[in-house]
Amino acid sequence: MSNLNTVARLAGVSRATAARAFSSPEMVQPATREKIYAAAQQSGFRINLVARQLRTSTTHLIGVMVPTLDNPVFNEQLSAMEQVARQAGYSLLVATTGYDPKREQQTLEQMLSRQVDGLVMTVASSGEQLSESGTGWPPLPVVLVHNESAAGEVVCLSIDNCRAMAEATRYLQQQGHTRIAMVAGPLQQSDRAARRYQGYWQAMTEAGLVPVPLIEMPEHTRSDAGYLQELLDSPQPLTAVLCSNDLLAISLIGQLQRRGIHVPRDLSVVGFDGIALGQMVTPSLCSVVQPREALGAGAVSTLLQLIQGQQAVSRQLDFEIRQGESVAAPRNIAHTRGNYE
Amino acid sequence: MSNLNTVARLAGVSRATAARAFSSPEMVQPATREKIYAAAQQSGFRINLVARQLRTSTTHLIGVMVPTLDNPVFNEQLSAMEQVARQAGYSLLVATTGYDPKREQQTLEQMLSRQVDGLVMTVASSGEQLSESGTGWPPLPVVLVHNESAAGEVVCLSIDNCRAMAEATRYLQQQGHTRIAMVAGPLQQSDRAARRYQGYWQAMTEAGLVPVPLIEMPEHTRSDAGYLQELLDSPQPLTAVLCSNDLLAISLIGQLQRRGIHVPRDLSVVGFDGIALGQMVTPSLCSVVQPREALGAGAVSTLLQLIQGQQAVSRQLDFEIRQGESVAAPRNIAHTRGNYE
DNA sequence: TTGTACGCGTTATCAG
DNA sequence: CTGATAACGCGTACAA
Repeated sequence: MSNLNTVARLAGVSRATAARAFSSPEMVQPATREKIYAAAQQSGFRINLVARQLRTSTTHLIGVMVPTLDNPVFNEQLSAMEQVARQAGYSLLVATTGYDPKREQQTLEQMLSRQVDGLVMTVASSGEQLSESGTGWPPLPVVLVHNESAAGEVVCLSIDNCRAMAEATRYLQQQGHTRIAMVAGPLQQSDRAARRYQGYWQAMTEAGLVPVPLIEMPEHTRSDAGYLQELLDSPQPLTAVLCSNDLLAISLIGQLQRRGIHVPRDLSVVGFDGIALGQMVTPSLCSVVQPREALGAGAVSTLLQLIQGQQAVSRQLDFEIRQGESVAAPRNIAHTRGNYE
Repeated sequence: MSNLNTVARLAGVSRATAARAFSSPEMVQPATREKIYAAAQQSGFRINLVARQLRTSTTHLIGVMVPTLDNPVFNEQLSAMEQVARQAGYSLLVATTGYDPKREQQTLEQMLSRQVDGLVMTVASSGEQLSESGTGWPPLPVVLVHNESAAGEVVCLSIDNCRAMAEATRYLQQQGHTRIAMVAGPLQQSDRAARRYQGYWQAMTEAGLVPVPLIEMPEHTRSDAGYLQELLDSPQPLTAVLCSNDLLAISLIGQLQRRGIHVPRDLSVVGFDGIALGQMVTPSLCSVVQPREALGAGAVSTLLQLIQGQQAVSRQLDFEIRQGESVAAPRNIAHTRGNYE
């Protein structure tokens, strides 16, 4: 492999000069600089960033930790992060943790060993103490996305999940719904889902309605309408369902339709996240839209600020209830039930 | 920062012994080893992989280059790659290129500078010569995914796009369709779309039918039904459309439904890729299913083989036509048109 | 089994 | 503006 030594010899200069031609081109005379570039080209030289990293103790590497890549919400976020990072000259080291705290810890360890300049992560529960013990001083810049509160002084970027779901619940109430349930993936795995349930619970209670216990699906990305059947068959059937993410909502709608339960006529469905696909499907998905790009882009910009030694504080971004064809006013149950009997 | 020196001093051994305790634990006595680990823990030591990389000239880093992260097909593939890589002790460096050859070249350059151990990439057109000039010997292991042929001896992993689309076309023909069109994103950007059109063209011609010129959408991930209107309004309207990816298909279906064109009654739609969401939506998407996980996982395993110095050859994986509710037999046009007039 | 000494390729410092 | 030289932190012959 051709290195600076080779290039220097070939160009008839010292290693130091050759090095400068690449790291600080303005510090070397145009003439010699060109000679060096020519020598580099000829010998197929390419600067070795690993060596530079060792010397400068900076990698221009950002570690990204997400629970999964199977949910578009993380992909859309990742996509935004990659763009901002790339434009700032940083690369992304991407790892998934499967909502598993053990893997989160291992991945963290690994990325620290790789000397990343900063870390953007979404953890299952921000409660758990991710020990970055031995990170020295200053502490490694970290930004949590989606997680609302962190143990220490970690910067968080998220929406107010509790308020968001409460607002979605009230939206359904305004449409006339009173028997509303909420479904989620495995609950203990994601503190977001827990907060969203809390919001649902509050909005129901405050409206004098009865909150239903959370319906927990075995998977995060695909729902099983069977878990709902009982509540739909009851004499006072559900008229609306809130889902803790759009994938659950979309798959739920599909299954319901195939069971002969029409959305939104028989049941209104609301999603959460606002993934792009939600607007393409029919019925279009009513959803609590998170600013996914802003979350991703903002996380990286904030991290870059921290890396540059500036201060940064946790922020809550705005969400929006996006209306969609998956929600309608409830039918007069007494009347319509007659059709079935 | 605590380094091996610190640890060695704290444990009362030489730097070399401390180093061995981490890189080759079996070469150091259990007793001293434990002393070293204790000292490491106490001083918050964490091995510096950058230094190790410089020394061993191996990074355990795999560079991943995809056109975009906005299409689930690449995400599903990435997800599979990440799992295999992680289990083999490798990390993923992820970058998008936006179907832009310039960015592809830059990204390649960058990853080579970062000394990745191998590269998995999907390029816009495998025709273009990605010059990894100066890569030395042995050449850096590279696996192309989705691209079917490579300029040199590069290993490719893909399906037979031409045959796949031909088969999808014949499937529609078997359902009784004769007026079939194909839509795609910006064509010159993706050699896959071109091959798929070729397959469509062949299948139409061989069946004695008239292939329609490709309908090119301005975006890869969202279609505009307006481009189809003319063909739908003609006296001999289309009865079926093939899309070069599932996102185009799903968004097309949504737009058509909202224009009062029912899928599949008025128009059958077929997608390509077989993304997970296709089965969730209604109508469920009939699609040419690529083995996305197998492509991703296979690409990384193959790359790992190459990294270990073994041989590997290009492979074509099997695809499958997945039936779905988005396809039905065409109506008797003469009869139904009366309804509109 | 443990210690000594050198090199990986680059950048920073300090003279000239 | 350029050259010589010392780090950066770790792995690994080689010798003890």
